[in-house]
Amino acid sequence: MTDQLSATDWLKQGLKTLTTSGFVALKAEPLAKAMGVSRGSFYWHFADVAAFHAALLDYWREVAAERVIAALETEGRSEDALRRLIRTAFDTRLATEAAIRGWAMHEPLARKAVDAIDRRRMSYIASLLEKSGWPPSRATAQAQILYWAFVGFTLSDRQLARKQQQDAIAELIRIVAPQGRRQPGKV
Amino acid sequence: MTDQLSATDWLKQGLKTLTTSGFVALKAEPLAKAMGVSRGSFYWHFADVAAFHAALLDYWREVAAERVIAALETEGRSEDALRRLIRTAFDTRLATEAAIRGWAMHEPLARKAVDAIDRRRMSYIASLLEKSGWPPSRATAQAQILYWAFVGFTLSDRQLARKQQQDAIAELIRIVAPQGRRQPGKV
DNA sequence: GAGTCTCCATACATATGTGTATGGTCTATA
DNA sequence: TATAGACCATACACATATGTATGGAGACTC
Repeated sequence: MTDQLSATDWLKQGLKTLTTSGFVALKAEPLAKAMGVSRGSFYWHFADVAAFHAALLDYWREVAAERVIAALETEGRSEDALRRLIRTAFDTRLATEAAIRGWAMHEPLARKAVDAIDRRRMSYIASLLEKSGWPPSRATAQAQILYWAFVGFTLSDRQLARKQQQDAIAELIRIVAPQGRRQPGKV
Repeated sequence: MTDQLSATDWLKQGLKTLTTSGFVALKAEPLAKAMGVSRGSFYWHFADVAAFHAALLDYWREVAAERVIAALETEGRSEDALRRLIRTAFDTRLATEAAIRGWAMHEPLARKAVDAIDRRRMSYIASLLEKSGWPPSRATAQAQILYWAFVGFTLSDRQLARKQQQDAIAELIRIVAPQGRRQPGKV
């Protein structure tokens, strides 16, 4: 029988619960109920709730956050990496990310994890922009705007009209990655 | 003696607590402790916690959310209203707004209030953009981008370098409200 | 096959929250 | 100045969470 639970099982359930019910549900008692076991299991795998939270944030960085950039860096031709990045980032809602950002407002540990991810992505976007011809100063500024917009998009789960949303993304691309220009900085 | 408390006093404390400690602290017991009274007062002014939450959201919409647009519409010349809007919106952190957005992830009532405000502001921004010469379709798209960026800015309380932030805002203005062009849409 | 180790259930003490019932203390007012 | 009403304290029953202590069921080892 493999009805034994591992720490990873708890973490998986943690991400699921976080995504659907938010960080307020990340407690031993409700989680155990969701897993169909008692809290005895929880407190065997984790010292306390704080330790579980820390482990969950590590787990998230590993399985969710790092993948996006990695996927983009390997596959496809690198010239339109920026355009592809925008399209994929603004494609789905990324509910888990949104939940973690809400969490980050209340728990310093989560705040720290989000900040780390943000820094990584920001500098990556800036490097893409520089590679496409923008001067460093404007590349940083545009990366900031892009990332702000991404965060705003992720957190406003308002069901926008499909077309309106597509238009906004197209406009975004037109701004930072116009086609047919090799050196967008040299206007 | 005016040490009697009114419902408004509780709401003021509610906004303060929300801003500093987040929506998780919006409970009768901690609030009463912060006010230096017992929960007896709370339950006299409000039927229950849910009623307090609803009242608080109404109060917020009244005192905080509606002011921004109103202030812009009255004072100043209307030509650079857009530029002024961007500068003021991206000036301070708007911690209360951020807290409410976090709240909106967990309570449908808060979600509803935020959505209403978002709609109002979005359409106002779009109208400003149209007035400055952008064609309607692109005005909507840019309004969306601007607002996404605003939300992202508000929620990432990361201490950005002052200059970097100014650069980003300048870039934002350059994108949607370039100087010396009367018809930015007609490129 | 006795012992050990892993994993979980159960029970307990404690903390913090809710909502209600009841009574007390001011203040205005007739 | 008696009285009604606004405002608050206190006490109770209840719910949900935490962490610990203890013990039990299975598998694995020697």
